[in-house]
Amino acid sequence: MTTPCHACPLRQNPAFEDFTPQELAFMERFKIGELTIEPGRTILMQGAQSPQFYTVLRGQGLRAKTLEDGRRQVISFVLPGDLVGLQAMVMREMQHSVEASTEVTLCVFDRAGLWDLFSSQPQRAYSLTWLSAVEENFLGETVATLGQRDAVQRIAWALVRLHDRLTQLDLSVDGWVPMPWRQQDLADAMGLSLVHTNKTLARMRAERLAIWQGRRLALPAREMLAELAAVEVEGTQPRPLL
Amino acid sequence: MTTPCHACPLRQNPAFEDFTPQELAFMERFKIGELTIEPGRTILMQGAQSPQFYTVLRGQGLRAKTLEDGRRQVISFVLPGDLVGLQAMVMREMQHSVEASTEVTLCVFDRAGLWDLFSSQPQRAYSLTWLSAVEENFLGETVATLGQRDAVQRIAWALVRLHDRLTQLDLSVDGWVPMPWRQQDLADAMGLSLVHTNKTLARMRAERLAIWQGRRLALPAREMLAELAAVEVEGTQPRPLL
DNA sequence: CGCTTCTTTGACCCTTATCAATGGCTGTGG
DNA sequence: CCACAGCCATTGATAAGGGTCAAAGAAGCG
Repeated sequence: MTTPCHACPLRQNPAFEDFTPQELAFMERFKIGELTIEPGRTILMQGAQSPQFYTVLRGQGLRAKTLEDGRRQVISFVLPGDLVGLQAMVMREMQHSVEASTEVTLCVFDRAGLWDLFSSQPQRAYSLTWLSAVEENFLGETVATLGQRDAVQRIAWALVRLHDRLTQLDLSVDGWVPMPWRQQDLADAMGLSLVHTNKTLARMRAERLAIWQGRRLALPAREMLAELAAVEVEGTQPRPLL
Repeated sequence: MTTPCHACPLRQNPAFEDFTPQELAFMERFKIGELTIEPGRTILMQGAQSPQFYTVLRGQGLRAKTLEDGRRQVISFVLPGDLVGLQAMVMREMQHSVEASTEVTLCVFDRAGLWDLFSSQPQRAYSLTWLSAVEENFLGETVATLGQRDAVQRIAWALVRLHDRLTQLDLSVDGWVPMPWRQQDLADAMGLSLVHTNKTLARMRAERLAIWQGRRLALPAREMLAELAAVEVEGTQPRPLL
């Protein structure tokens, strides 16, 4: 039993732009189904082609690239509202994998419908480009983090970013946000070894800057952490959905 | 005296998709002028808003982010055909600067025309999204490089990528491609110190893997370098323009 | 309850950063 | 035409941040 777009829990969130009734009607037609993936499973495999693309309705995951020699780089963490698989639409195939870290529910759209979207729904097409640009911008920040910041700053940056986004998504409960990833994932995202990541987290925990345990995260001193990592303040304008 | 789109030197290049006559006509109207920037000057400043955006017609530059404490991260190198300033369109403002490394000529487009593009030229809008996705993909690869590869591999990766793109753009002369950047730029791009970058380049030069001098670059052993860096083979499908 | 997966901790070492000069090229002005 | 300034490339010496190895706890799960 799928969630109809008019009842989409994401659209209720002020962090996302609202739809006009026409857009809503279009999306209801455009969405061809829902897909649920178990935690730990792969949503899209690096190198795969896909006749569909997705939007995350519920759950969390990550994008990762595997290099030839087996090393893994986590490109970004995937949260509700994120687009998944646009890559496979315009490039021949996915250049990275997407994995589910919790159970993930995806809205499914057909590749064939994309042309329809561009020709009949310019506003939706613009939103798509917007989302792509937002992601590009975020990756730019990631590049800056990996290139310029040391281990403490990298981890602080990642935690603040995740914490902020999860909070915006209303996933915060009593100051705790869900943190379903493994330390290895964070290490792979920040280009650090697991060991060093663990030791750095331990230090931050001792200083009561970030407490991550039991798959949840709390930042008792979010501001201090943000300053430590020199996280850029982010405009809180609503981002488009799909 | 500006270059009319029908005589655009980039479109002649098979690396780029061709236009239909209608698209061509639209672009001629959409392009409101040309802008030439001297080497060393800033095209767009981090934090700036811009009523226009650009496409690079000639010349080379770079995108860079400056952190609060003055450290600089080069996000990517900018070559002909690249889009510049889309960021400022959809986000409030530029999150990075764009600098000219040589004299750069830009095609200028008006922000106001963008809506027109989306509503009347779905194919162009799709191309815009495509370009954005290509850039996103490239940044993903950059993240993987900074996160997982050591100094030699990073530099090899960057040189191969630049060499390949410049060659595709027909900028190669006798195996030499233009390399107008400073070692400091490459160091800032790869998250390495200038000193270490220099020493690594010296070693590669000694091994006749990469010869970079006098603002040009030759890769006598491109394949060996590519293997060294584990550069992914890239589909050579034409990319869209604008 | 035993197995597997993930986290934690200690010891050691290597890659890369930092510091400090020198050398080279280019343009400008006396 | 030479001297000087400025920018960039080059090189050597030293130090540190983070990687690697190894092994022991915790914690989830069938």
